[in-house]
Amino acid sequence: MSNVFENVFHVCPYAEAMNRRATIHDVAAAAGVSVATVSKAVNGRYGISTETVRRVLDAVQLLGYESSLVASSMRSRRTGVIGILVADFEPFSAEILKGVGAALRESSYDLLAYSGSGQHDGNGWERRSLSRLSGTLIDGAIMVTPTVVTAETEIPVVAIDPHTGRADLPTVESDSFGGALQATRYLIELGHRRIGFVAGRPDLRSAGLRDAGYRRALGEAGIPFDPSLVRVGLYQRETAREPALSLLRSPDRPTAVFAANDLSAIAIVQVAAELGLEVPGDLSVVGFDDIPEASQMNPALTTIRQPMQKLGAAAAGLLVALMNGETPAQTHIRLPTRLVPRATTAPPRVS
Amino acid sequence: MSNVFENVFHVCPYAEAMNRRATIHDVAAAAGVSVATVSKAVNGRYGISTETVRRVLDAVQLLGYESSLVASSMRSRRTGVIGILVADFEPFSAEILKGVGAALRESSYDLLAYSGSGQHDGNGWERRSLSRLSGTLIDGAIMVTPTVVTAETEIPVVAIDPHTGRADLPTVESDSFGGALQATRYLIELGHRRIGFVAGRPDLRSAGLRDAGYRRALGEAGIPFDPSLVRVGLYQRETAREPALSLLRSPDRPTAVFAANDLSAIAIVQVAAELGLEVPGDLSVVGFDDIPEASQMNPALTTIRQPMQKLGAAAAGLLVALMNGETPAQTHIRLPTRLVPRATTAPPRVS
DNA sequence: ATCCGGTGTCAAACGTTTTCGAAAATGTTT
DNA sequence: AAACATTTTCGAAAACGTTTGACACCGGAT
Repeated sequence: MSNVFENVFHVCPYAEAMNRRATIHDVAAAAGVSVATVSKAVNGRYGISTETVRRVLDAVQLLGYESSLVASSMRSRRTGVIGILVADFEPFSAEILKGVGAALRESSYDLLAYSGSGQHDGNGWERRSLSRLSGTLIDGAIMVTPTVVTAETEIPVVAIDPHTGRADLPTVESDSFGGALQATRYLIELGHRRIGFVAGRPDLRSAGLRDAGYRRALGEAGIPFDPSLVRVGLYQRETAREPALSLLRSPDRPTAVFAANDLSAIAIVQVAAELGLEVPGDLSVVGFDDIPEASQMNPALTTIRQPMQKLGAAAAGLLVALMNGETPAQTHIRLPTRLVPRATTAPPRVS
Repeated sequence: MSNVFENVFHVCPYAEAMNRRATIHDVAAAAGVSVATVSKAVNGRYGISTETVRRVLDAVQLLGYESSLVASSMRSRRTGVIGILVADFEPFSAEILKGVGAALRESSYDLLAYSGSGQHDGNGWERRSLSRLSGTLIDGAIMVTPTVVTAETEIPVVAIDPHTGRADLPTVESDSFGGALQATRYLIELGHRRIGFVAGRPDLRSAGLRDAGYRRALGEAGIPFDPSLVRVGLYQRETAREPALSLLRSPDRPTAVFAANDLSAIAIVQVAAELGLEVPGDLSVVGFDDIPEASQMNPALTTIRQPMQKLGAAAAGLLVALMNGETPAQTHIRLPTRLVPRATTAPPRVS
């Protein structure tokens, strides 16, 4: 009895005085009940009288109490937070983030994006991070890491555009094959016949698909595949320079080049300029990805746009379905790409 | 003795068989030591023989153990993670994220972006989120929420471009006054004399500063301030339409308009088109922010660019300094803006 | 007397880290 | 060689803040 009042008038102001976050114990003391009761009152569990609930909620209000996400996550394995693991906050992941965020806007899930501090020490940080967050803290994960390694977690995981890794993981990706097809067809429609290709990293799945799309388009048009028009650019701007140079200096150089990604395409445009070739007059270039730089550069790059926000939204939808225990018919979603014609493409110069 | 081997060969495969995350207890059992020893070995604490460390690390490797971020954060109040709270993953925050991420790349901090699921129920979700994460889980926070409310947390917090709220919080913002000055000066240099202004939300600090910048530029040029050229657009595209209409229909309409943000500017350009006015021929327009849409629209919008990535980087730097216990000389950082001339501005038509 | 909803408390988790002390190993002095 | 001091190595147990199932209490109805 006297204990209760002692708590109300004594302990509570004391706890408030010290600028420590109010814990559930402070609230309990202030309301003159046990911590268990506070927990139940706050979470609306059954078995607490409305009168007590009111007292507890008053104390919560007074002390500005918020349950610690960490502590509660620790005990009850549910947090209502879905995590998205990104290698880096570069443009690509930022776009996906927007898509995921928009898709989750209406849901009751909070979104937490996690990015390791850049120490991409070989492999495994994605596994490490996922492991450290899963089981606690997040109820589901979206991985935007190029290489999705094995992940024996108990939470649902969906991968976005994984370049390599577990094929059995639910996945959302853009249609690399179709995009390459579009790009190459477009060049053919413009009238090009000698079309070069700067390939990506051969170990990544997307690279193979883009290669295949390129060949398919040639086949459709009855243009024989000529290995001398293909170079490996490895997806990086620097690594693509040398192959681009070699390609454009070759005796019978192509009138157009399809690059497996925008970075390679940019390298080509630069190399062309250095060689005194005019783009698109002497050489047409098509990229893949539509990174922001593509539309900013001069001339603006014709490219294949990946629907990154839609990728994010689709992944979010898929993940939420999985988290609700549903088993979606489609666990591998492929989204169509779109050709964005800009200023680096034109019909070949009549010769 | 036999106990050790029993553990190694017995307990460990068992723990591995069940697809539960390996806990520190599993590792302890597998290595035949106590959990305390495992913790110390993993964290490189002093007082464990190298031989034991090796045994523990082997077990860790074998079981694929990763300490739970949540659990460790629970006990030792340090996590090595800094949190950035965003209202939404829209373009603005995404840019800032990139800046913060890049700045933190080299540091040892991991980055965690948290976004409540869109229930911006009046006020307070930023306080709630911050409170739920702080003290546990994150060691420092960057807030990208427009309204930064009081935050009695024990972790360092810095705000980015807060439109309103605590002035004593360490803050990084772009130079609204200077930007408005640049914009208006530019119009004056082009030869405009009747320059309209579509103001922002009067309750936000940035709006007041942009207004002040506009007036200062006029004053410098000896152009009298004319209240009939000012409308309040409230920063939103929809809310700016009506004021824009009223401004452009006024008897002696301005030859140029400076809008307090890009959304307002876009509204003006649209309204002008509807009224049959040619931009920039009949009307020059300058915006503020340089949102992505600004460069994509036709005609591309002349605007004041906020260095959003730099804002993020500066905030990260400031926060890290605070977290290291330093007391930086500058806790209020203002970054310069830059005029980006594009296609919506031209000298006034000679009349 | 027993049973019974309706309320509230106890205490055990959750997976770590850390303090403290015990035990063992080593060194030092008679 | 015994006794003692010192260091090294390790484990027991108490936190951290919350949730939850089992249980105790109590007034009233059987």
